[in-house]
Amino acid sequence: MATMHDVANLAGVSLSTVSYALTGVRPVSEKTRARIQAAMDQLGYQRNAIARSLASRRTHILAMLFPAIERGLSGTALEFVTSAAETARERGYHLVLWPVNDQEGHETRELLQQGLADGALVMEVRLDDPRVALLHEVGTPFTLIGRTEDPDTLHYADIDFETTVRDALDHLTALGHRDIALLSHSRASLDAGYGPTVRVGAAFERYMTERGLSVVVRHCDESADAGRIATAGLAASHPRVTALMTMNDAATFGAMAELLERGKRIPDDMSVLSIVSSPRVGALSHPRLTTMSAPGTELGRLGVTSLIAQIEGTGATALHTLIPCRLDVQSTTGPARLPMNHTP
Amino acid sequence: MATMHDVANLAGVSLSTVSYALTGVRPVSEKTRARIQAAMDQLGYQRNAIARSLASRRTHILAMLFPAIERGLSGTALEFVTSAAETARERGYHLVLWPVNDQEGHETRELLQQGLADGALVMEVRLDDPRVALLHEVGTPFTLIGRTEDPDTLHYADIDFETTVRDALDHLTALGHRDIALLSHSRASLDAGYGPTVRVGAAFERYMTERGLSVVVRHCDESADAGRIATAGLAASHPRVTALMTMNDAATFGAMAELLERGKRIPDDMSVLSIVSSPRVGALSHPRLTTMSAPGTELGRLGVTSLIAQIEGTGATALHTLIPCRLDVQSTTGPARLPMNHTP
DNA sequence: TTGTACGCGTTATCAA
DNA sequence: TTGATAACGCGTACAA
Repeated sequence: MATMHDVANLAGVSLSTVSYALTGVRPVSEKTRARIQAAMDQLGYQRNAIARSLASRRTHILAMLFPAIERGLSGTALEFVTSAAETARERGYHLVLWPVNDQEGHETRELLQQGLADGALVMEVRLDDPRVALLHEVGTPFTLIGRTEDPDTLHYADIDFETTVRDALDHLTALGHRDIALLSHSRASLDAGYGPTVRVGAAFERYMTERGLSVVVRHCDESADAGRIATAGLAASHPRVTALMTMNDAATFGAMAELLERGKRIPDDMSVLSIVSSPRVGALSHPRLTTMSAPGTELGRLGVTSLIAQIEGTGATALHTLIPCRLDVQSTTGPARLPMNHTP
Repeated sequence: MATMHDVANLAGVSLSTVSYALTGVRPVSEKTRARIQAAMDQLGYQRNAIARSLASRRTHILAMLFPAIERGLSGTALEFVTSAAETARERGYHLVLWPVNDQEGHETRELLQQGLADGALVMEVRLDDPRVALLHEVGTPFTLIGRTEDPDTLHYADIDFETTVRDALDHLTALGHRDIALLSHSRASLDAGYGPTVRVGAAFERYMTERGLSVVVRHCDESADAGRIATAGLAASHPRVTALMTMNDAATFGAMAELLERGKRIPDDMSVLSIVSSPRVGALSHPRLTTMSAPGTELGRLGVTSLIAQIEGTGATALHTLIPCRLDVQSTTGPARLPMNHTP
């Protein structure tokens, strides 16, 4: 590949003039600029990204920290990654994937300290996420996709779980449901302080309690079988439940299968509302699932934009954005009828 | 951050000795090595990735080229990306996402010529993919995930569609099916020479013809609605069909919904076999879908491994690997019964 | 076994 | 408006 040196020679100017013509940091006369441009075209010149990074101390690389394996990245995560990568591209940045899962953060710290990335996008955030302290210590700008327990001093974009749960339950109660159960993520994720599990659980409890309704929660793993088992247990212990709020696609489908096999009609005997999901997933079920769709694309775009703003020192205001899931009413929610297990 | 210079000073040795201690390219006495190690520990030293790249002319960055938007990356793609990123990490490489979709390849070429990536992983490969020529021209090592029409001189890992289709149809014919229809990707993807669409179509036609069975193919977009419409059309035009081979998750679920609404029982009236899918997706349906799962994880691992081998000049043999999808028999395939629309 | 010095391709400072 | 030239931090011939 041609270097700036080659361009300078061919154009008959100094190396620094070529650089300035490119960066625009200092004025260059129209004539020499034209000569330089001609030389660059002739040589098919492209600036070397690595050399630029070394000299400018800015790599234009953003790292995405995602502890992948845990629950097997969901479809929403894919939307998010795609959106983040595209936004980065548009702004002249690159997104690298760091599927690191170290508890002590040794590997993460090493990666950060290599200086490859200008900033980090932190995924799968827990309430007491140790990566926050790590990133502060290393001095890497970062934006959380999710948030810790007390994130006021941090930059974050997250799902507004409180509003999402309220909207979900408003939808169900407006249909007359009063016995509503939450089918949540695994208990392990709750114990780990995984944001969505904790916040949805808390919001659910608050909402139901405020209205004098009983709080029924079942935790289950990300699998159809786990969903079936949890639903079977629910049918036994809480036969009056008429609506299920779920937040776990695989389990949701398992739950519906179990209901159907028990002769329950959806939504006549049981309404099912899947939050933190997507219409695309909802369209897979029959009858079509009423969902509340996670704003993956928006979060990706916002997170990257905020991170770049931090890195470049522009956009002074911190990112503190919460976006609720959007309700897409389809065919699995309907008026409350008879309680579960009730046979007239 | 501390530099090698700092380490050398603290350890009382020359800069190059530190470098050699780190790379191991030339022997360093045990004593000095220990002093250097102590200095590094004390300073929390990490080598600067960018400076290393500039000096060694190797970035340890792999670029993943994915024209994302087209059909909206599938669940399999996510598996693939995760696996590729993890494999790269294990080998000390980084995976950057380049969601570039330019027909003329201008942006792709510019990116490549910046010298950021040591090599490229090419996704969504078409039979006459122009990126192959581009990559050759630029001189960037690459591995295809997929393959062109005549890929013998290239490195690739792809799904073995021929075997997959044969296994799928063997499964169906063994159950007695003779009237089998293929529900494929969109016609646009076929016209664009998208590998999976073309190869599955060709294999299907060959297999069926060889056995004297009629070839029925329907193309439809990646949506449940498209699947329903295609299935409705099929019911009208080919009522004798008793088995559906699909390769498009959303459409598959749409097709099943349409069948159920028409009062068809699955698999009693119609078997459904979804190829290039996954058991995870299959578990979402009720009854559970018989699938043939795409080897996303394996392809990701193989692709990255091959690419690194090319870059590092090791592993002389070219990667020419085809992996068939694995059959997971569940509840949507069963013995052939009466033809569709037949009412005794 | 160790040290010196040059090169990697830019950016940015200092002069002119 | 332009030109030298010193960083940037490390890898590696060449010398000792």
